[in-house]
Amino acid sequence: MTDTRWKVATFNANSIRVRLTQILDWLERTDVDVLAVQETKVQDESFPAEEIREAGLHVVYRGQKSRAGVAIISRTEPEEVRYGLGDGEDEARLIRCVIDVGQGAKVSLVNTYVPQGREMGSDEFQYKLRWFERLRELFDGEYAPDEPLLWVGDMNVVPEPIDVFEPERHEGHVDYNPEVREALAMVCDWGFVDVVRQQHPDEPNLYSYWDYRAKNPVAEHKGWRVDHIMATEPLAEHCVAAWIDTEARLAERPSDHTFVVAEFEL
DNA sequence: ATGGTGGCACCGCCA
Repeated sequence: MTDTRWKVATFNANSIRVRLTQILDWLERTDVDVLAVQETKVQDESFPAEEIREAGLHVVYRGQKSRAGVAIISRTEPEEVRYGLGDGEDEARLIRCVIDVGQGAKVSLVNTYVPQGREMGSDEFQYKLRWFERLRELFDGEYAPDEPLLWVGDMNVVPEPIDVFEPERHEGHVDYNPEVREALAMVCDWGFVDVVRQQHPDEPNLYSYWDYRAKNPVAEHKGWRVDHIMATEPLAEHCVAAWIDTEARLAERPSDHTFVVAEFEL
């Protein structure tokens, strides 16, 4: 192994057009190599690809009007780009590729915007649970846990009580209930390590999302950890740091989510 | 406290 440092991040932008300047400034400042974006909220013909390419970055994307939409912004050209879960449905919620990380090494990347699910018991909630099953089938069929693979994005699931403020109050929320925790665990059991939690075991107040409607949520630690960087073991063992950029949530006109980052020594 | 904010599209829906 060499001493190559390589950084990946994930960010629910809540409109890439509104957040474009923040994203480009953040990438320049942090020197992150690959950024997975969710909720771009734009059709492909209106996606600001030129502005991103003018900044010297590569970008691939798949969106739709108003809602969802995913993108991958990278310093090297992504290879083998694919969209959706394979049935032509929901292509604006999954984008994946292979990234050259240098020295001839490759890392596969799967970026998902998991359906939020509306509320427990709804058809949309059943669809969310089914979505995790379909995703597990994708990993079963097209990847192997002993290969370097990252699954990142807005999973719309709080993994553990420590990952949301006042967990007893939120039990039964569409993002925090036994069924979605089990669905997330079922996919992770395939062979993923949650690298932020790996790097910060038992650390409270580690959040990636704060409700716009709360009055002072970041300072008062009223957040949720629903954006994740999952790595297969061959990558997780080379993870040297992982963190959440809480400061970015205090930016002017911020997204309600913030950037989650992992650094690897490859 | 059953509100509150924000983005996009349109006069409401979704998060």
